[in-house]
Amino acid sequence: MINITFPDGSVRAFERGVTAYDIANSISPRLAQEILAASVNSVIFELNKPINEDSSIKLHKWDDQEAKSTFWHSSSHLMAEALELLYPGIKFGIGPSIEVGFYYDVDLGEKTITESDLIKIENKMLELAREKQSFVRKDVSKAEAMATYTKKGDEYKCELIKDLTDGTISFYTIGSFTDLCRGPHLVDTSLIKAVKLTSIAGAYWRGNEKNKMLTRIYGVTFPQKKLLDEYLLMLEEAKKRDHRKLGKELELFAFSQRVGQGLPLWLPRGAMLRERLENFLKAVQKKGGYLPVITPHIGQKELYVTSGHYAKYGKDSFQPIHTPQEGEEFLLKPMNCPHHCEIYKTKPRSYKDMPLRLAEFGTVYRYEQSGELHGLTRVRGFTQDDAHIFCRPDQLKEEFLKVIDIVLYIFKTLDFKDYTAQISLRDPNDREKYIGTDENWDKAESAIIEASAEKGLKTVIELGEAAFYGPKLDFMVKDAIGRKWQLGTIQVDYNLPERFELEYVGADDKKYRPVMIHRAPFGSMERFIAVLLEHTAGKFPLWLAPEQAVIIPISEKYNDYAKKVVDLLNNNDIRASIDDRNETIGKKIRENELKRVPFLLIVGEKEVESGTISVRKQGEGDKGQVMSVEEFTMFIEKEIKQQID
RNA sequence: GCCGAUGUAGCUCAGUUGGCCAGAGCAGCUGAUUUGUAAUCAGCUGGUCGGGGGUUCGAAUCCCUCCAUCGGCUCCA
Repeated sequence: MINITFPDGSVRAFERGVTAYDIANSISPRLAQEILAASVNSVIFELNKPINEDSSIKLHKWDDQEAKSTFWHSSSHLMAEALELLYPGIKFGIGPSIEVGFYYDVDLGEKTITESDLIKIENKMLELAREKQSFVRKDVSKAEAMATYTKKGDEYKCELIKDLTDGTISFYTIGSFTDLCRGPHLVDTSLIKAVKLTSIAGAYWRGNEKNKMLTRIYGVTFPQKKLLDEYLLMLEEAKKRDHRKLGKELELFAFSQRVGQGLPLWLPRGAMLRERLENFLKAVQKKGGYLPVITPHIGQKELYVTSGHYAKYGKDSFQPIHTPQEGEEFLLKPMNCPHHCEIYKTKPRSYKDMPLRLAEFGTVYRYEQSGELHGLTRVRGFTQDDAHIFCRPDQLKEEFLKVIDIVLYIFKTLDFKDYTAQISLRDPNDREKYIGTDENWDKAESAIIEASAEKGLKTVIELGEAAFYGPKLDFMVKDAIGRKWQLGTIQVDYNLPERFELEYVGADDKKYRPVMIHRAPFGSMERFIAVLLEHTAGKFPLWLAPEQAVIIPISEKYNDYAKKVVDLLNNNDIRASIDDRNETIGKKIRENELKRVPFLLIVGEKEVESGTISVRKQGEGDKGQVMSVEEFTMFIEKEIKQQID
């Protein structure tokens, strides 16, 4: 007998060689049907694999990521089987599970697959799944594995086997298809009930653009048809929220081929929105002791040679601007820091001046590869809500605390409720590649860790993710439909102060080097607005909405009254306008609803007589709320105060 | 940049295998209508079918090329 420990700490004895499936079955047959995988001593384990020693066990239902990854990994084998049957002679690269679903990279030789073939493959997969094919594992020697794939003529698998250690190699077979695979897998294919192949794309073998491009087929599968339907619905919702679509519909921004790709044009409504966000952050920063600065969009090449950016990005960036003066070269600024360093240097600094916080909404230009461009999230010209804090090493933690406060305040104000922070530290095994002293790094790293802990942030620590010039703290938010975005970054820099030879005079009259912190709570205005659009589906919080209320007179006769109402609201700093077009009331309501105007105020005979307005809230239909303008004003003010306090 | 897909009016889209002046809805303009909570009616305007080149008696449709947009190119059998 062996002892099995369950997650709740209870222990039960089972026969040696018992399987996770048996264990589940002994608890309840229903559970046995629902579990897809198990973790035995924290390793994902197949349900039908004998357990031979005392172990702790966790049974995974669909909701566990462990179950999903096992499920999807098995699905990629199923897809491969279908592909091999439909396209004999096909060669296989790798086929892992991913965050949602799976893919398989294949080499079709002369043949091609198009979107229209996917349905055929899906059907084949479902047909094979119903055959209830068992996943059969076979451990093989390296020589045997190599021989199998050499014979089959699959050079990709051979290359993979070359890197594997003899004795750890295994094959898995379902039906007619055998694949090199470490596992684990489902017990059989019948659990796969719903299949959707989502897209086809090219992908370089092993992600290296020097290698051959394989065809990558993406898919997702589910144990129930219902789950697939939900997933498809979520995709549709995501499509509706696509900031590129909303940006066009709400007339926020546009692109022009003639201006150039990746160079957004901000339309009046978008510009107003952006301005409001900027003013909001400016007010927060003013309170936080930041000083505004403004620097030009270009700088001499020499500036970026000094900063090191020229050596690193010069060739792959916008090329220098030449002038009639021979030998004179300017670069579009790819970042604001070098300019800010020069501002630091405009006069001698004392330890008493620290920290010096220089803030600028600085527009920068980066030549992103054309294939990388995407809406507003990846552009070639964008404005960072940038600031650089120059401080003494002993002030690092305090400054981090303050910046974290700003970031959290922004999240709260814009209704991002679910966020985590990532702390990126040095690679402990490769300290050589980092600039700055060990002592300073230790100080900075612990400052970040302590500050995050004090603020109660949910953090993940990533070793080796720090930049060569300093550790950093990044914020990841989850939007309203569960997608993750990276927003807000705080980064320590030991490099630029060194390169620009920044100094301050200490109390002992000696010269010291300040530490620099880069921070951008929004990241960039473009990216942030994109995320905000997708998060809110265009329904911006009241304080931010381009128009907060639109007054709709029932007919021309009430225009004068409407004018009085709008004046009153405007006097109280409420952004309101009148929709006095000669259209039906239904149409005006529809169009203003679609523009996501938070409040529509209907005025007609009744309202004129009683000196009131009928209030309709966006997305909620007519609530029959009637109030005076004063009441409405107070209501709005209260609402806004709640949002930005 | 590379692979694949897409590109028809301001927007959303029709236009079967090449064949009469390239269509619709919305938007815009003109007029009628003066409206009570998500599209009032009528008329009109609007397109070198992404650009260029080619094949053909004839091209939105076939071929070449360039441009732009979209998906992907990190998630290790």
